Amino acid sequence: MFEPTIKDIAHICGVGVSTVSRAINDHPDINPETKEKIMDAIREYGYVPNDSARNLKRVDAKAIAVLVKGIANPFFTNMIKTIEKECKKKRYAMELSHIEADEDEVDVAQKVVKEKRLRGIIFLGGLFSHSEEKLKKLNVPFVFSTVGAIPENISRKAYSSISVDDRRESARMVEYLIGLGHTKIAILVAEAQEESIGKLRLEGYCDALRSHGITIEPKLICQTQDELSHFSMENGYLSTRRLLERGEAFTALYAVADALAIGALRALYEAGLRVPQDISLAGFDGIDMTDYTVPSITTMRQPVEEMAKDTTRLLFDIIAKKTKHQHIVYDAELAVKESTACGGS
Amino acid sequence: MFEPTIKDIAHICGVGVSTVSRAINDHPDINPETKEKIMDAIREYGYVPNDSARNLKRVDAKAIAVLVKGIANPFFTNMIKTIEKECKKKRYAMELSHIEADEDEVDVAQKVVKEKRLRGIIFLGGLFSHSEEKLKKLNVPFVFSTVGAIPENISRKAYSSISVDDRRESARMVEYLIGLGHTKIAILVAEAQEESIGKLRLEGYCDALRSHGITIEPKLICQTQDELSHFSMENGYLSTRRLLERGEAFTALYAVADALAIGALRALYEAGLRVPQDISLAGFDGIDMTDYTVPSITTMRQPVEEMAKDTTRLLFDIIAKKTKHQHIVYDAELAVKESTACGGS
DNA sequence: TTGTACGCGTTATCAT
DNA sequence: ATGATAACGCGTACAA
Repeated sequence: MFEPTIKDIAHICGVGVSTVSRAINDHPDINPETKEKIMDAIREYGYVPNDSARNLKRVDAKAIAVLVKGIANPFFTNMIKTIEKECKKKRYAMELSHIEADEDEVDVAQKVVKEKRLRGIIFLGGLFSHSEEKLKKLNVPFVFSTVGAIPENISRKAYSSISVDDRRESARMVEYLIGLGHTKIAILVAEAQEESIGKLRLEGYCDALRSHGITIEPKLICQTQDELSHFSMENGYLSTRRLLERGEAFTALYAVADALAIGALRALYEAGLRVPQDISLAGFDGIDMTDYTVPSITTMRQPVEEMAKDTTRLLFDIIAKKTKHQHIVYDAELAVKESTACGGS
Repeated sequence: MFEPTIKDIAHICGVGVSTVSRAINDHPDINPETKEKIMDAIREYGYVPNDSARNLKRVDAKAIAVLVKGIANPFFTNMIKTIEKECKKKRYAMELSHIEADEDEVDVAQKVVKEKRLRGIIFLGGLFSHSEEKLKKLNVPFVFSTVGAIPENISRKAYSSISVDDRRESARMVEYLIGLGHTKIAILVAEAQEESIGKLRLEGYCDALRSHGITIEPKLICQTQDELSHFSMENGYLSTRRLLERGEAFTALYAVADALAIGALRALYEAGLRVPQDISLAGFDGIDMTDYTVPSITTMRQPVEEMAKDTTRLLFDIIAKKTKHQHIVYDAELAVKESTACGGS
C-alpha cells in the first residue's frame, strides 16, 4: 500500500509543496482553482497529513491533554465527553490520560507536554499538593477542574480552576439533613488526606454540625478503604458494611460521592435497613445513575456540562491569551429525591 | 523556559547525538559509563524526547488506537482500563477515540492511522458493515472486540475478533427464564439493525422461544429509542415505560444490556411492579453495577478482563507477526442474582 | 564504541 | 499567487 505524502500530491498536481500546504491549511494566498485541483487530488489519493511531521514543525501544536485521576468515578465520564466535544469544535486534538492513584499528575503532565508539544492541560479530579516551582516548569497553561482546594501558598495567578465550593455545598447537604430532623449523621468519606475533595466535603460536614450545635462523633466518620479505588461503588458498599458493624447508631448517611452512595444503598438494604424510613441516604455529584436507583438518591448536583464547557473554553482563551487565569466557582443544586426523609427526633 | 533537545544533551555531555540516542533507546553498542553520564544529564536538565520527531523517523511508531462506539455503555469502561494497562506494559502509546453514533468507524480509523502512524487498531463495540476493500486500505492489523457479527462476505483471514457468542449466550439467558416457568418474556433491544450485537441477542431470544415452542409475540419486542444513545440507563427506563403503556402482559423482561436493565428496574418499580415477585428482570454484560442495585440483577457475565487482555495481546502478536488473525469466542457466565424468580406458573 | 550526516513530512521564510 | 529551501528533533547508516 502506498501512502502519499505532501510531495507526491505536489508532484501529481504539478505544483510546489508549499502550495499544497497552503491548500490544506486554508491559507489565504492561493488561487481558488489551484486549491480546487489540489483538494481533488487529495481526495482521490486518500492523502492525510502526517500529524507527527506537522507537530514537529508547528509552534502551535493544536493539542491539549486531559489528565484524569480516578477513572472509576462515573462523574468524570460526562465531563470528559463534553470536553471532547468542545475540542472537536475547535479542531484541537485531545490527549486523554488516566493517572494511577500513586502517580504524580504533574510529573505525568510534564512528560506529556514535552512528548506531544501540547498547548494546555486540564486536570480532572485528584487532589492538589504540588510546588509552584514544579508547576511553572510545565510552561503551558493549565486548568484544574473539580480538583480539591489548591494550597494558599501557590499564587492564584499561576493557574485556573473550575469547581463548586465543595466545603460549602457539602455543608448545605448536611444542613438539609439536619433540617429533616437528623442529628446522628454518619459520613462516608474517601481519601480524606491533605486538600482533597474528600477532605473539603468532610470539613463542610463538620461545619454544618458545629453550627447547629451537634457534637461531631468520630465514630460516625467512616473512612473508605485505601486499597480500593476511591469513589467506587464497591468501596461504598464495603465501607458501609464496616460502619454498620461498628454498631454506632445513626439515622442518616451522607456519602461524599454518588458512586459511594450507590454501594451504601446496597449495604443498607442487605442489613435490613429501609431507605429512607430507617436511614436517610445522601450523595454528592449528581450522576445520572442516582435517578435510577430504588430509591433514587438525594444528591448535590454539580453542573457538569456547564463546568466542562467552561473548563475547555477557559483553557482555549488562555492559550489564545484572550484572558488571564480565572477561578470560577459554580453553585451546586440540591436535588432532593426519594432517599431522604424526616427522621431522628 | 528552555526545552533541551537531544543536541543540547549531546553538547553538554561532549558526545554525539547518536550516542545520546543510543542511551535513550537502550541500544547495546554503548559504553556503560558513557550511558550513565548521559542519563544523569538527561535527568538534571529534564530532557524528554519529542514524540513527534520520534514517530516521524521511526517505522514502528509504538502506538495503537482504540476506537469506541457507544461511550455511554459502562461495559466498555473496564475494558478500556484493562487495555490501557496492557499497553503501558508493552510501552505502547494508546490513542483513545470515541466514535459518534453517526460516524463511520473505518473512516475514522483510516484517518487516525495515517495521522498518527499507528501500528494497529482495536474496535470496541458498534456494529460491523464495512467492505473488505475499505478495511484493507487500513493497512494495519485490527481486532474487533465485542463487535456484532461480521458479514460472511469478508474473509475471516483479514481480521481478528474477540467476543462471546452473543446469539447463543442470549438464548441461554432466555432459556434460563423459560426454565423458571416464564413464557411471556419481553425483550428490550437496542439498535436491532443489521448485524449489530443487539440484533444477535434478539435472535438468540427468538431461538430460545422457538425451541421451546413459545410463540414470538412482536408486541413483547421493545425497540429502544433511536434518538437516545443505545445502552444507556435513560433509554432502558423510557423504553420500559413505553412497553408497559402498551399494556401487553409479560412476567419476565430481558434487557440485552445491563445499562438498559438498570433503567428498566426503575421503570418497573415506578409502575408498582415488584422484581422479581411480579416481573423477573435479566440483563446482559455483567457490569459491576448489577451487584449493587436492589434487587441485584441477573446477568450474563462476559469475561471482560480476560477479553480485554487477549484483545491487546492478540493485536501485539499480530503486529509482531507472531501469529495470524484469530477469532476467539469466550463463554459467558450466567450470574443468577435476585432479580429473577419462578413465575408464569 | 563513537561521531557525522542525511532524511522522515511538514510548515514557514523568502524569493520570484 | 507560487516555488525553492531551510528548519523542526530525532534515528540510523556509515564512516572513523
